[in-house]
Amino acid sequence: MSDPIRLRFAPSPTGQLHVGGARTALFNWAYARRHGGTFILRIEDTDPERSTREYERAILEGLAWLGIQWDEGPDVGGPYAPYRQSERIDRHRKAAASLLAAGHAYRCFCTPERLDRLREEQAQRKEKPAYDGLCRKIDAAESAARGARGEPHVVRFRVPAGETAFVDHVRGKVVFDNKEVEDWVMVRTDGNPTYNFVVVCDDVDMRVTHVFRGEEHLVNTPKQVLLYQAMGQRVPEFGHLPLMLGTDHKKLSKRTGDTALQDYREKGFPAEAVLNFLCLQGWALDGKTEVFGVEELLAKFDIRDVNKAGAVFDIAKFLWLSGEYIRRDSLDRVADMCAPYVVRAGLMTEDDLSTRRDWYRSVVAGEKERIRTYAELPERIAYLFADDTALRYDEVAEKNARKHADRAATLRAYLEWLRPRLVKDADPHALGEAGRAWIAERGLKPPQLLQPLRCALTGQAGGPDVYEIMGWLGPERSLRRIELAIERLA
RNA sequence: GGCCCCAUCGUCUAGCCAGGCCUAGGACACCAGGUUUUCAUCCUGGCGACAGGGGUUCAAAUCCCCUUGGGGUCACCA
Repeated sequence: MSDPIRLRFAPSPTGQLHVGGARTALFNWAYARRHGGTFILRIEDTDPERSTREYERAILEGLAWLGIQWDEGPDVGGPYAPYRQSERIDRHRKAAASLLAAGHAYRCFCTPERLDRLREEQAQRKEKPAYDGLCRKIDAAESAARGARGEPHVVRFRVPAGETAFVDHVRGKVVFDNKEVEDWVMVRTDGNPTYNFVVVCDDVDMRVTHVFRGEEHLVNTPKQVLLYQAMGQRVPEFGHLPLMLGTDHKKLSKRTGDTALQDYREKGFPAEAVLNFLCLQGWALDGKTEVFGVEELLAKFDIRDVNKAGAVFDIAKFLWLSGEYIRRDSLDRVADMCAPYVVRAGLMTEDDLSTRRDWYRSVVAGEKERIRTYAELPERIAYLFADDTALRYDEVAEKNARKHADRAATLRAYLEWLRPRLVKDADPHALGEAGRAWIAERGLKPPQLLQPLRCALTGQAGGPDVYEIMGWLGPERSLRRIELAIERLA
């Protein structure tokens, strides 16, 4: 009962790391850390057709990006290496042979054609499609002889009569009638073992004590429990995590949004925000605190507090949380994280970023509370880099400007006043003070100047302080944009 | 369809296991107001849920049953 606690995350490198998988990894890791256990990363690459090293690398990178560290894995090794299933095939073959010898498994010589026919008949009779156990009856000697002769066959697990029960830490006690579990294939015709078989072999060999995975695996569990029992091994503790759902309330799929962790990384969500949000899908720190980090998670996480019901992935809340992290983060960090997006958008080069570092920092400071992801910055500041003559006026911005009948006259008067005062490195604060006085002297309401002015300078309806914007643009371009606006808004 | 799982505001959830402290708390979204030159931030307020029906009990969101609804899964894929 006092075996050291060991958990694993076992992704299949057949695609990008799914956000649901990332959450599964996160909860496994958190439980291991919380309880002083070991967290293992194992790659389930038993499907050679679809598995690639590229995906494996992407998965490792994604987990590392989130801040999840594994104690044992394909890259770091460990006492139960190798950590790639394809490299453990000898061990799987041995386990299959001993199960066969012990009578817990049997060779099935049924052809695919017979199986297809069987399924068709069962479908017609509205029965559940399942293997009928024909080859169970073949006696051991004959089976061995036919096997030795090289007759094609699979190896099936001999499911005993009775029922299989296990305790699930999320759901409580779960019971399956063994009649519902068919004699499933352990080893394929080509000699390769199947998932349900290797997963148990490896979990046994790696001394895994807790298996937390997505709810879609719940129906596999009786097969696996039965296998543990046949192997004479201790059954681990299970916990089936609620599914992450799309807005259609079905298993999260590309149909209703991005499913890959990488998508969110590329979209400029801070890693800490992603981790935080993933925690919120099916778990809560205390029911009140929404924004929390890894330390709070590791201090409080318990599998028993995980929700049973599926969680609909709410991108609006995710964006809010992401913005929350950006607002709380330091200016330098946000500036650095946004930089690649600014470069990619063609706004600035790497060189620009270093030679005009102060200017760039100032611009980021102006937008920091408005962006929700790093990727949102370029579109917000693109006006600063636009050709003065080709500045696009946003519909709302132009409408706001045109609301004021005397807009052109006001801009013209302001322009004349501004011309001698807007010099290089003019202080935006002083300029703002003077601007307010100018507005007051003429008996104007602030928006009468500021809305046309903002439209002239940015073409946008909202944004940072206009005097600060003139500082970023510089005297020449600011004045030019106002001149152009006098014509365009006339 | 069989089997399995699930069910608190539109969404994420607290409360449920150890029934009374719940005229059900928080957050996102939405709406209204305040702050601001605008947008955003920030602040205040509003809207909004125990799926339905039976039990058990002095007392049920909390325990039991049924119904309904939703989901998962039924491969020589993982």
